[in-house]
Amino acid sequence: MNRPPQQRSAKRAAPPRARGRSRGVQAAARRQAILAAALDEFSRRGFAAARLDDVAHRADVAKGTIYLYFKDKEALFQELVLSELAPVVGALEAALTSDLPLRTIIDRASELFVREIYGTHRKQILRLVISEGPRFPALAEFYYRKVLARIFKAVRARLRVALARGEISDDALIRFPQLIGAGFIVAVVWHGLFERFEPLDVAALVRAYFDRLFAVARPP
Amino acid sequence: MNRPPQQRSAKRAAPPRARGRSRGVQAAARRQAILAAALDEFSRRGFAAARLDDVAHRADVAKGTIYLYFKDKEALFQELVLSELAPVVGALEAALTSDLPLRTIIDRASELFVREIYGTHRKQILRLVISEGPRFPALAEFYYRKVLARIFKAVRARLRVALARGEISDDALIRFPQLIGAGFIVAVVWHGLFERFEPLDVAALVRAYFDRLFAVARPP
Amino acid sequence: MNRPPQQRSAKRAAPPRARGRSRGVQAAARRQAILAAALDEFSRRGFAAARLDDVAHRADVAKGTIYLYFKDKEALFQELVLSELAPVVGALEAALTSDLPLRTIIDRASELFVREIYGTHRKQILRLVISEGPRFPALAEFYYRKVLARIFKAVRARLRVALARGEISDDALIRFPQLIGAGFIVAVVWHGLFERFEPLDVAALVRAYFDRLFAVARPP
Amino acid sequence: MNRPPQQRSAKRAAPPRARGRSRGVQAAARRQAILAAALDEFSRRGFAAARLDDVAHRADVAKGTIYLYFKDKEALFQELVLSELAPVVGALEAALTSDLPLRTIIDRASELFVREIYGTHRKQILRLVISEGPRFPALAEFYYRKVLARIFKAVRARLRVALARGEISDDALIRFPQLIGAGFIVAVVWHGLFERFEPLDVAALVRAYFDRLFAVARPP
DNA sequence: GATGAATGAGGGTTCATTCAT
DNA sequence: TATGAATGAACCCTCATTCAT
Repeated sequence: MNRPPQQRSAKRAAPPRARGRSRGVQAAARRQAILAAALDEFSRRGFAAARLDDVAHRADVAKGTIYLYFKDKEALFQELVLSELAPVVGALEAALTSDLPLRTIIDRASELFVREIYGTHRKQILRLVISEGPRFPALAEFYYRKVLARIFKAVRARLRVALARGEISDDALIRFPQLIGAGFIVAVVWHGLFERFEPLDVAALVRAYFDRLFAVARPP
Repeated sequence: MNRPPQQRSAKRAAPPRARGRSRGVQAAARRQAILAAALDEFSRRGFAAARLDDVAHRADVAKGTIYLYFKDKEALFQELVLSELAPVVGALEAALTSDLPLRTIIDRASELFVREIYGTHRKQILRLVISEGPRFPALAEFYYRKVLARIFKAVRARLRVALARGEISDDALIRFPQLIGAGFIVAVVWHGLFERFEPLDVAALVRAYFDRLFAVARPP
Repeated sequence: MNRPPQQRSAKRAAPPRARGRSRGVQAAARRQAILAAALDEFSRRGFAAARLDDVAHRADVAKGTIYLYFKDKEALFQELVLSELAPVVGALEAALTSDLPLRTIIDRASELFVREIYGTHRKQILRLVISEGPRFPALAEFYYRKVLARIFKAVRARLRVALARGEISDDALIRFPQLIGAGFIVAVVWHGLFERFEPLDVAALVRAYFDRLFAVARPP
Repeated sequence: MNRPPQQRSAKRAAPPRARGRSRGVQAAARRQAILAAALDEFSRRGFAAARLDDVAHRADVAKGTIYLYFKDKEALFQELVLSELAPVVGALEAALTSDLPLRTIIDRASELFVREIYGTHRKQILRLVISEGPRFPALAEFYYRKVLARIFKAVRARLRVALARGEISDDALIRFPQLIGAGFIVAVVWHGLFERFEPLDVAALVRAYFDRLFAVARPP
């Protein structure tokens, strides 16, 4: 029945920094811990319903500490998404623009997606972008300009070559490169909503999807 | 303990009801107004951040009135989604199960989607399901059991016939009927996030998508 | 999940007044029904927490109807208490002022209390006065002036005679006539709080109490 | 989504803490301030009508602070009553179980009541138990098991001895130990309701009451 | 008179943010 | 730098009261 303001936990009473870890390393670790905790909480509850109290607990820092690393809840969210997105963008772009055979490119991109995104916590990031993006114009804009626009440009260039070479039979994907990501999107959405009812073999889905998408049609 | 009689607001001082509207009709209209307002606000802010105060304002009713029609915010949300989904389910199921040529079926389903969902406020409903579904298990379950499971069943049956007849060249879509909706999902997600930067011709995208998806492959 | 404003119940759809009951009789019956329902609800929840909605339901009238008979919640409460108190006051006063032997008077008053108050819903009224009285000065004042002051005056007069006659051995009750009611008060308070744990034989308690109170002391 | 930083109120601009008050002491003081303020407000308005806003104001803390110390309004109420009751229980039990002459015991208990309860804010606690107890079963149960049951047991044991010794002349109080508290209850109830109209010398009332209660009767 | 849908002020509770330590 | 108690605006929900029918 009683709830006195909680005593500083035993753990926190320990000396605040492990020996051998420089200040900067420690700070970076804390930042990471907060970001990781934020990802968990934002994924679990959504941006608006997530509580910074829970983030702090999960990151094992005090609530105020979050504000030493991030301006506010919104900044925390945006930096979270951006920091997770950045590393994949380069890889994806590289994969998609190479001059390997189209089929190889696609296979590599698929594998990259399954391994680096769907198989990791980055899947949650993608979900967050899809779910919360509309309320974070800065995020959507970044994502569009820095990720999609560049990828689309590279993809279209490569596809035009492919069309000329007969690797693909029409310009559908040139006009709508969005479709290339459709398999990924569907996988992430399915996972968030229906995994409970019917698990999904994402690698197989993605493979089947690209098989269909890049099949060379014969006249009916 | 006493509360002075509240002044009737200027707005409410207007004639409160058009002649010829029975009480039941009036109630139904109000319910609809609240649902419409709720859709707007939930779409704009997301479930957690939406304020019932704003819903009430937008519906031109008092805050308390919402509670005459819905138990609480969550019930309002769930009924909103369900009431919008229900009418389309039947139509979609009927379209997908017919014995018309596969291509016709697909064209009709596409048209149905573009006209009845993407072209209307139901697009927002789909977005809400995608975004908020994970926090509303009852909703996800309803959607899975009453919509997807039934549609998938019908679709798989039809596709098996199509495969036998050579209308399709492999079993990708039988194994992953999720892919049939991928074009729709991508369209909705794109609209929510990037429409501002690059508008999307959804009808064309869906057409192109199905062209690719149901293309009969020839050996490479 | 759906909660449309409830349809007028079948019962209420019946002709609003039974044949043979004049308008005035009907009105009085309604008033009584409301008062009875109010007593139940106020007793159950206390004045502040009781809901007029529940009162209306219990009285089988519409919420607005209450306001045809009572100005507001507070007036309902006060009239409730007053209307229940009034009939007993006269009887109690009569019983206490008679010129019968003191012991007979006391026995009759006890019996009156047990039969007319403790054995009926008036017990709840007494509880309400005790519990809510401090927030209803008008009520406390009425109760003091119209009930207690008069009873005390009568009692004191009778006790002075009793003291002179040797029916009682000291002036304790003349100075503190409050004590005469102590047994009643204790019974009501006990009932409200602890009846669950340990039921109380109130008639026996009151008898034992007065035996002690009016025992003629012998010098120690 | 942004919230402007709230201005620190003028009041809070004062030096927030006296030197030499450790954090724990400060917290305890705050808790006490809230409990004291709650007692005032609950007494004044009753549990249901009391506003935590007023409690906070009176305790000179922000509304949210209350929730750092108490789970909710109900917990605040229950802890208030319990924290005030606990200290007196022991003393009362000790007083009533001693082997001093019965008259001495009674005198001491009376004095204890007048000094420690009626003369202090605990009088309000007793009122709250009487008024609100029925709506707080946990409270009534605590009060019965931890206070009354124990006291009654001690009292009955002592009274049986007294009866054997001829200190009392019958078993009325053994059967109804409730009556021992009757004087206290009447005093508290009177105070709450009628003090305004007719002040009560409680010490004298209690003395007179016990004189009568423990008078050794002679046959009439 | 009687109804009950509608109203909207009010209050309990939450939680992002601050700041003294 | 890190803490976490404190703050108070905000928001969901309730319910006394009104009034068109």
